[in-house]
Amino acid sequence: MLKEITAEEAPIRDAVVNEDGIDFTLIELFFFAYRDFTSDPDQMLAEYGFGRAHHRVLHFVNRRPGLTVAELLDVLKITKQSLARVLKQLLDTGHIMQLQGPRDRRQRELYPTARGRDLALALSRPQSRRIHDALTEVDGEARKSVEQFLKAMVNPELRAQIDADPSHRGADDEE
Amino acid sequence: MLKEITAEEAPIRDAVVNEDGIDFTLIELFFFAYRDFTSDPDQMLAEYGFGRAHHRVLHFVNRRPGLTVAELLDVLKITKQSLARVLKQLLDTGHIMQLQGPRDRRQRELYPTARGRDLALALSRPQSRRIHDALTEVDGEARKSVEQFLKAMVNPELRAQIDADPSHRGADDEE
DNA sequence: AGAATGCGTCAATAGTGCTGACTTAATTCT
DNA sequence: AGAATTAAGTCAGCACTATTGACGCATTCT
Repeated sequence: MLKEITAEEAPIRDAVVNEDGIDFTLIELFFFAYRDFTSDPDQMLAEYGFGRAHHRVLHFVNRRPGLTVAELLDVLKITKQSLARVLKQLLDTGHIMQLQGPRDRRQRELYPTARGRDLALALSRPQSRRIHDALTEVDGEARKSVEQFLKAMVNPELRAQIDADPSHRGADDEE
Repeated sequence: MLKEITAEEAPIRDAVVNEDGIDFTLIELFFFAYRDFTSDPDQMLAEYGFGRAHHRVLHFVNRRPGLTVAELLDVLKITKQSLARVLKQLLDTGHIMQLQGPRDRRQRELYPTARGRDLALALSRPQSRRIHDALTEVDGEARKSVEQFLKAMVNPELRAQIDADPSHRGADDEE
């Protein structure tokens, strides 16, 4: 007979599998993939005394030069206080600079400096290489599928924000 | 006229684009996708006073019941001290239990309880649904491509570990 | 017996995120 | 013009995850 212990304290000895109706394989792979994806820039950032948050700010300031603090907060979905420390450090180290908004002088438009641009590119280079290498291991129209998939993983109300992005197409025929 | 300021303090007004040889589009999508991917379980976890680390521990204990503390540390790539608090809470709340290792009594084999199994499934459900929905939005053999891609994104030395987990496990000992 | 291993724990620190509240300056609304 | 609102900066305090280094205990290996 099977054990009759009904208490919740009994150990379960069988592994959960995808048959439970949940795609554990992809869930797990997504975790591993993202962890390793961020590991390269994380190591570089440590040399500057920076963290992953600095990378994200640097990334979006380079992607959308001139965005305001409020816009940046909206993209990152963090609070002003979380951004404050990180942004201040990037300003102090000359990676980012602020210009007063032309129409609304309360606003601060954020721009990368040459140093900030260089760092952003350096941080993204290993990530891009990892992606590129991974795609070449996959057959067929992998890049298109992966891009569609990742976009579909994002909350619908945020996709407009992504599409509004200045850069589109390319990277396929570029190298 | 364009500015002639050569110093690194000058603002760069043009956005980085994929033509710089870097696949910013996928880098960015990966960030957004992973953030939203983790947001559903994060909200649930907050109700228990848990964080994302609890989810990861719970996940792997459910995926590989009976794994030892050392094995768990190896999979998660964190330190013993980082695991300690999280694991203790999961033990205290009856989501996980420990059994003394049968061959080596120093070891602690980790097993989910029914409660722990339930929580793991509940946390993964929205993630799995998100993945499933995203895949149906993509045409063709998307799942295969995505799985291959994600696996290829993982550091090579860790891929063996991943492949070892599906269901061909646990048939070597035990009653 | 002595060395090494598996685990738990203590102390201190860093990075990222949160809430709430308050100030300043500039813009908008009435 | 005066009031209300908005953009940004800042202060204080807290939570979670992660780090390094060190020590103790039990068990296993040599």
